[in-house]
Amino acid sequence: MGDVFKALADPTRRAILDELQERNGQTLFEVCTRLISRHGLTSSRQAVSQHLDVLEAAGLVRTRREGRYKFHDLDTSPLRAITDRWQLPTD
Amino acid sequence: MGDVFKALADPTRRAILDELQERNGQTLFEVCTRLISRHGLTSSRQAVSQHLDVLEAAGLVRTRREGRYKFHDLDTSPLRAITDRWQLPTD
DNA sequence: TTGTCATGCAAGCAGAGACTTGCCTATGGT
DNA sequence: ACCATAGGCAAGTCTCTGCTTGCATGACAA
Repeated sequence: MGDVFKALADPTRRAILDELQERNGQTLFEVCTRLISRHGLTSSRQAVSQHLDVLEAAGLVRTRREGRYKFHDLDTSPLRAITDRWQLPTD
Repeated sequence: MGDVFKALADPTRRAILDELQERNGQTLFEVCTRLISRHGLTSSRQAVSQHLDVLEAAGLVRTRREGRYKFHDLDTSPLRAITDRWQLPTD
């Protein structure tokens, strides 16, 4: 549960979540190229790979393997714990 | 905006938010003693003071001064940005 | 005014984390 | 079989950050 907060603490990881929300099921290379072209970030493949590992450990990203490709899917359900913890006014 | 995520990344700061939610408007010393007695945390006064500074910079805590006392109030409104960013299903 | 209580400031230290570098595995095409 | 592609692993570097330490400020009581 603390993993979710740590995962969200890094701006590059938040950009990855943004990117996966725009287009779900991307591979590592797709995330890399779109981070550069659409978000102006210059992150190496290894850096993005490590970020994706952190996001997966936090439950924010699910992965599925097909041949030599690994697709990444967004899962926002862990974010629910944040709002539930400090009871946002549910207007 | 990124400050909110960084502020939430630390478990002691999250415990402080829990504590302020239980009892709003505490002083620095009150937060210290209740962190120890009710959350099992051993944090020095200076450490808690720095945590409160981070939380205030993130907009999660508002302060008001009266004489030599400084009271701390919880403000959960910045959390709204987190849920809005990745569109939680608003069931 | 003197002493105490509540808080603030700033330098230093140690651990965590983000990133790089280099090499390795495995899949698919030709 | 060969090579290029997609991804994984691990050690090393460097910065950030949480914490401590020591001293300073400001308010109230006697």
